[in-house]
Amino acid sequence: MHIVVSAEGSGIGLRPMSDAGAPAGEQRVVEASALAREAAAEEAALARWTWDDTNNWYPALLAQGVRVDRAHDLRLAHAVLRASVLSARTALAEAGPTAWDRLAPVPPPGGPTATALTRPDRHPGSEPLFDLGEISAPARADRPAGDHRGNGRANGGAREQGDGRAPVEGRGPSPDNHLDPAAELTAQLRTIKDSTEPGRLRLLLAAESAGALAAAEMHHAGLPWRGDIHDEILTEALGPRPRPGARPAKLEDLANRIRDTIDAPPTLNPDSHPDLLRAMEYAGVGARSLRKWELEKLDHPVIAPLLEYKGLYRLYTANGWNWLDTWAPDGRFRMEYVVGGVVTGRWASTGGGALQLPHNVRRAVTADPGWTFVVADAAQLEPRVLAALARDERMATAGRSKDGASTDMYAGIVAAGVVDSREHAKLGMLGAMYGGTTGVSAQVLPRLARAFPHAIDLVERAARAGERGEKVTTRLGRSSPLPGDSWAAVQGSAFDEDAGADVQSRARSQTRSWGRFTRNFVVQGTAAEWALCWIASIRRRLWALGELSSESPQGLAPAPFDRRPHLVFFLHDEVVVHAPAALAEAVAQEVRAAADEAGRLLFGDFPVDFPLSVAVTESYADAKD
DNA sequence: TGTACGATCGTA
DNA sequence: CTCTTACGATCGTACA
Repeated sequence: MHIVVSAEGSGIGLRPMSDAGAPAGEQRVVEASALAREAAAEEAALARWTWDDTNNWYPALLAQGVRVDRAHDLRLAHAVLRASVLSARTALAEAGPTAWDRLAPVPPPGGPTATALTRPDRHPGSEPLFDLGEISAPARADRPAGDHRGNGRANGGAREQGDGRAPVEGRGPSPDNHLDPAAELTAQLRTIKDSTEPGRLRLLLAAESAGALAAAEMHHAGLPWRGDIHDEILTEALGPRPRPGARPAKLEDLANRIRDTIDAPPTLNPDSHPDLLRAMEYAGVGARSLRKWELEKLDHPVIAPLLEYKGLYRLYTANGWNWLDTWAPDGRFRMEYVVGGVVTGRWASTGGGALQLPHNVRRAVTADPGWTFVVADAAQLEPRVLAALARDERMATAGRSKDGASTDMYAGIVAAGVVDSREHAKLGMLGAMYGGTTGVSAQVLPRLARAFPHAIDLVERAARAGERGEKVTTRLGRSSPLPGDSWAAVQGSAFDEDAGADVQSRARSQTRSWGRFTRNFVVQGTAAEWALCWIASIRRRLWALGELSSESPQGLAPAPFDRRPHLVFFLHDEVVVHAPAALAEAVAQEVRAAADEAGRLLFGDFPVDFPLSVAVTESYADAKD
């Protein structure tokens, strides 16, 4: 049963619909303020909440302490169904683009007040509603998978700003959109039914929507962040917080050492790369760029202080006091995930750099008193996914633990006598999945191909399909975009009679580049599907663990998670659960069970393991990665 | 004063 | 063969 949510004047329409997409009762219109009460009702809890965009509605429910169990995010589902080859011969895919194709993700509510200053919203009237072609065709051929996300801030309506609180009312679609969610749901369910693999698509859309719920919940709960510890880390590394406009003491010292070493004037600003490079050239350092790996090859007294300067400068500018004030001012870092923000189906993030949280500040991520973290990450997720995708039993066997032996797949590949060292196994597999053609990975590839012919053949076929300009598709049915028009133009011009060598070589390079993209797409995309199923299962299992009794430590998490373990962080193949200490072991068990469940959902009985490394710890930094 | 872009580096 | 994937954030510089 679905409950389709829509804005109806000043109220909210709730329309029951069957799982076949037929009306299952009259639409009721309720006051916006009554939505949370409706959602909390027992029968509603079992329904699938269906809405244009999860971030349009769910934050208001969470703000009232109400969780929903299941959802169907029409925007996310539409994007998948439009692109998937599994639904290519359906009315929805064959029809022209609709308003649903133009929807950009709605950003989560609240956020730092600085948001409006540092991240300019588009003017509502001048929205660059991105070209529809871009959804399936990146504009820039030299950057295969970039550039076709919608603008994360172009949400068709003004973003709430100011005090950072979520509005109680849901924000419906803006008036210039003409979206009929009930009709769209009917069309989507029909499309799934008409597809070549309804089961896979149904699972993918359920997982994608569950991901949207989880992302909203993580934003709502926030990642526990000890500002005092963060400040300690910064002070220890950089010296006390400087006055605005000044360099921290340690950076100033290093800047002086750099100037002294190369006899540069005190006016030399080490932050200006052209100036610094010129001064270094004058001193005969011999550096061609300021890349770390290139500097490391040089032998000159300026290198050491320069590398240290760069490292500290990075900490100061990217995750320093300004970051702390902006993104975690009140003991929680509320990251903004963009579900489906990456073409492969991985999540992106915007604001605060949630997916780039450097290891050296993770010590600030500390559980509330009486609570703890359960940190879990999937070991060698992508090669395991590849083994299962290709149904390569020998490769799956290499990753399966026997009699408590290592669960490390790379070690298993060594043990199977395929390659000499773990490092070779790792580099070889990465090369196979990324399309590496040089160095160790290329040397080892033939051995892998002999040992695991099915797996290597799968990625090779994906690469060749991409080189032909075809789509490739993940296990559950997410299809890659097609290369853009400029791609085809370059390919075509390379066949001209008078095509120069440069044109031909550019076409060849571009072809291979797209092949590497599609090669990686099937593996990264399927791994992302496994991860979506994993978190979907985790959040359901955590809720099922129930509530602590009222004497137990309540923690500082907001309702409805104040007495319950809840997800607070997700990073591609890793999750962090914030849990009452007494429940840590139970949580760890559920997280492992969820990984097994995800494996079965994607690959059925195929004998592949997805072992986790799980740590129970007060501080995120103590979970070794 | 505001916008675009390259270089760089953080994450998986 | 600038030929290992996918991202986001920040800086300074160039330019309008």
